[in-house]
Amino acid sequence: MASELYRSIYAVTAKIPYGRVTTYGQIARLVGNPRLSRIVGCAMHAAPEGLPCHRVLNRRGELCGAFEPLGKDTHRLLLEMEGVTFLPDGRVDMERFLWYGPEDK
DNA sequence: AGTATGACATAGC
DNA sequence: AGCTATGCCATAC
Repeated sequence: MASELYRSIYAVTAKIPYGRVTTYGQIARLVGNPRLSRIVGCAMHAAPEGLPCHRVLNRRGELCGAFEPLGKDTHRLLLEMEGVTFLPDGRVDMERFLWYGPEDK
């Protein structure tokens, strides 16, 4: 960490409103490089506690499946607790809860 | 210090 | 419409 890019990523991630989700690509875009999606993932891997990384999903609307010890069940529960509804596919309703950026706030 | 791989996404075929 | 190939930056070996 200690990188400015990381700071930006964490900043954006921390700005995700309650009950809203976003994608790696979206964060990457907000940071300035739509192709940094992988870096965002790396940043999440090293994400400090307090960072709502559970609100960060992949393009499918699913958590990358790498949500450690908690597991996807806890993940789903966490989002549902915030008011995010899940589709029968097990994916988040992106059309309704996808965060389009600070301006959407 | 260089190579390989990655919590992804987009474009091309 | 689904799969392959490429891009980006950082971390790990």
